[in-house]
Amino acid sequence: MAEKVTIATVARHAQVSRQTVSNVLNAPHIVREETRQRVQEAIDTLGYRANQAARQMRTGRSRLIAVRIEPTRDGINGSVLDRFLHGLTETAEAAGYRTLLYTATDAQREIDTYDDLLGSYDLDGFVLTGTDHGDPRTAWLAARGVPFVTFGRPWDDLGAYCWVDVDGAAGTGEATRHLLAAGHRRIGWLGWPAGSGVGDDRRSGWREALRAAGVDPAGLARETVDGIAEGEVVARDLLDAPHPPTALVCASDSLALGALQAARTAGRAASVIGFDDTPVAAAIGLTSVSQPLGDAAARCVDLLTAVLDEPRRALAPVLLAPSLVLRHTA
Amino acid sequence: MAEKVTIATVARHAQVSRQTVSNVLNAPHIVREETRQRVQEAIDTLGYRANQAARQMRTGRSRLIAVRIEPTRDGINGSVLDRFLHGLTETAEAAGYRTLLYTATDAQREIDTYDDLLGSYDLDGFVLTGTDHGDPRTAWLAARGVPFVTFGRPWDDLGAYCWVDVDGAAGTGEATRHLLAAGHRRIGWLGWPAGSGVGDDRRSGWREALRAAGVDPAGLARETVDGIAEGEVVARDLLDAPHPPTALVCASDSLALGALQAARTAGRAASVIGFDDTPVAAAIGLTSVSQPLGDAAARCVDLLTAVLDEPRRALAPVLLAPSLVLRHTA
DNA sequence: TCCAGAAACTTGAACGATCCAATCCTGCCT
DNA sequence: AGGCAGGATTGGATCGTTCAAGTTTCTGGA
Repeated sequence: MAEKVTIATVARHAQVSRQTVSNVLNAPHIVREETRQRVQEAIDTLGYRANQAARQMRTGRSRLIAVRIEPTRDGINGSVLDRFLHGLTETAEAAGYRTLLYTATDAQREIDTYDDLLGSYDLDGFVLTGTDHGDPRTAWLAARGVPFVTFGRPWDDLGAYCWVDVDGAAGTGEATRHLLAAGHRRIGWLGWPAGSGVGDDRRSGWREALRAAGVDPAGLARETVDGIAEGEVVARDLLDAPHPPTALVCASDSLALGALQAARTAGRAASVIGFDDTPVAAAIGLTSVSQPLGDAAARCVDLLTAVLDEPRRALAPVLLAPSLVLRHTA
Repeated sequence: MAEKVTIATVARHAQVSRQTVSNVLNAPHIVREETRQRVQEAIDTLGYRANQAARQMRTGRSRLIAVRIEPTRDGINGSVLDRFLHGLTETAEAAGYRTLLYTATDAQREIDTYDDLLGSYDLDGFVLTGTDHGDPRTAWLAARGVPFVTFGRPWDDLGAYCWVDVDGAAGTGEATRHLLAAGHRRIGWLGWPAGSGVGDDRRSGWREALRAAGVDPAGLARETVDGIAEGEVVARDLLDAPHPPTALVCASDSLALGALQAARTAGRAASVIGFDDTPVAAAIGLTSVSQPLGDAAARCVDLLTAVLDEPRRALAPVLLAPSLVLRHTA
């Protein structure tokens, strides 16, 4: 069995001191090139890897970032997090960080988990997903000076902290304009109850696009909690109205599926556009607004590492544009 | 700002030595009850949390387990991993372990990652998903004596290591018997090319169920790589055969979706059953075989922690039964 | 009362890296 | 030749915990 390779082993092998090896790793510019190469060779030969625990104990930094993994609710939106997580892990690895998972059922438990992770694992930073109005988590983290980035805007004060988000309004706007260009005038909205940042944002894109085209959006919107069955109910209500819409823009693919179902059972042709470009949308040919999740994850890591390297600097938030994936429902 | 609370702070506060505090945490039975309570009080009062880095440096154990996160291929099967991951994180947390993510594009890179994770983070163990014949990863880990559990059988030698799996053959068998009970006789199989452990297992369940019912499975099976389009092509081929099947059991929901598509365009009614009970299946009403992923994850954690606590003991593998979720395609 | 033996608790050392301060070169100038 | 500045290198201390070994306290039987 190979005995443990420590910084001392490398130092002995390269005929230098431990400190020089450490400098090669952490401050290569202060070591003579010739020495640096000799040490690097020894590192490669011996397969040395810095022990993170020891490093962490001295420096207080763990090179670990944490993300919450949510239970798959109806399962459709789960894939969004899945793709985001993959991108995050990949980019973080490239930047020399590892990704730690945790779960939490509510904001308070999540805060308790922060406390635990910071206290016992010395986590470097957090990536939060799905922020909302008056989110207690960001307040807690900010008060303690813990580095974090959110995927989702701070809906109350855009300058409150560092964030990355996808421009939902731009996405629903593009979807609406696509339908207008196809000749539709009465374009309905299927969304979530007012009050959620994400939902209100997506809805505004639809409304403004209609207004810009001179169409009055009054009476064309319906709201419900997310879900296929829920979507079907309100879509049916909308399609049964006196002047029913000929097309629907939806806040999620789940709602869009419900809308398709409603149109089918009502025997009415209606164009439908969903949001998130989930696998379900791809499978059944649903036109949907696609979020650049890989990009978003990469930008989150970029921002977080920037904050970690230079805590003081204020960083500009990132707003990414989604794209419309055309399939055969619109 | 509160200064750091270490084991020494607690010791001073409770008027005992550091070691006694350590004992209260790691071996409470050797400490007098009265002392234990006094120390525990001090811990609670001060909000002390053991520093994992320091602990790890001394013990060589990190209380960290690693799982690979895969890119969502066609996106449909991604949700399977997603649900598994959630269950794993949750159960691991309860057992005092945290979950670390990593990515890898092929087996060799994955092994390099093991090396890195073990060397720099002192990982306690790994949970592998999706094993196959002659998997180099398990051989590498076993050779080094690294604790690991796989979600998926060792297809070459069932006693090779510790595993948890879902009985695919039982699932497809149940699906086939359900179709037989509904009056179908010619029940086809849509699966993956022979050679993959999972695929061959699922196929055998269909074949044996047919044989048991006195039906000759010859000519009723088609194989292709996973995907909706691929499934549609081979399903069409099967449905255009001289004596076409009236029902199809599929190795995945993707293939099942393809089969539904083929049946629709061919204008032929055919019952279809998929595998994995993905959100897509739920959305479109596809009857599918459901894997108990939460259970599987929990059993993985159970086995892994058992191995970690008592390295020598050989543990019995776990084979879980899937269930058939009936919807309207069969 | 005394002592053996167990139980309870304390002390010093070690894990592997980094930080700090002191020392050693090396080339250059007077 | 001597001295000096500057960077390269060195040894020792340190982070917070657990292990190993040592010391004190308690218990019970002769």
